Amino acid sequence: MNKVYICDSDDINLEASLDGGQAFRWWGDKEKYRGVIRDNVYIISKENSSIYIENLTSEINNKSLSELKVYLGLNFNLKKFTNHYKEQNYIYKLILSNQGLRILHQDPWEATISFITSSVSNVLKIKNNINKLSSIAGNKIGEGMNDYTFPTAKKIFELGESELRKIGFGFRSPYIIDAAYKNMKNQIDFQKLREIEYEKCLNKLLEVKGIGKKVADCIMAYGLGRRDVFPVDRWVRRGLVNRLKYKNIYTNEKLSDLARIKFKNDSAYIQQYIFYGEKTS
DNA sequence: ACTCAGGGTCGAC
DNA sequence: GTCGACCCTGAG
Repeated sequence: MNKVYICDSDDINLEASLDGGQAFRWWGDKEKYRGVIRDNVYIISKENSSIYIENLTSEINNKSLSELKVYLGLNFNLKKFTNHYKEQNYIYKLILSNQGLRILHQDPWEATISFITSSVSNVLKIKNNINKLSSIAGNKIGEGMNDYTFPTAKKIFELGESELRKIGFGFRSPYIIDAAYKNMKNQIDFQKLREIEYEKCLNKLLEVKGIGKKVADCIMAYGLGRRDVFPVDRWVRRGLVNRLKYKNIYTNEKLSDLARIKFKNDSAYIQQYIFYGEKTS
């Protein structure tokens, strides 16, 4: 429908932010992506030196534009962040060479299922799983093959483990059912999880089968908007050990705790730049 | 055709 | 704390 200017092209790197392993519903190629945020289909594109966003399902107004900026993480002061690390060679180079990489603020429920799905998988497979699930159990909201809302917990629960296995979730299927059951029974209050201290939030998420510390950290970073978390996977581990000289004997959980204490509220962003940098180099 | 590895977690010892 | 098992699929 209407297409509006949202920011300068220097403000956000679309490929790194939308299709770099934190969100799994954007399809496109470097300068143009189509995807779903909650119940709207969007096209986000770079044209000349501007970023535009088009809503294919309803009109964009001031309120929804403001929400889109929140989703894209545009409220985070990237310039200040960048400047703060200018003395730290490895991190500063990562920030400069991936300029505009931002952490998205996704729907926490979708992030929960996405990162349970991410275990020993890869970005393409996660995307295929999540989008197929949406096309089977979500609501159709557009003409594109991936224009579906992300399914509710109830819909996923009703689908059942065997159907999830047919979609290709494999051994993660019972985990997803457990998450769906707990969410359906209102055992997970995402709004409350945004505000409580890290350890309590972590322990609550760990109650769900298939959520360990790494997945919980991702849910907190990408779904709950928490920046005081440092997810450590095999890629981030490489950066921490090989470049920042953390000890190789430490487990990923230990590395996460150490980095979290060091980087405090910059943790999620530092982690994101290390992850993306290590994965694409 | 065949092997490898990908944003880990679980349960048993 | 350590270790094998766990599903699937694109890439080489």
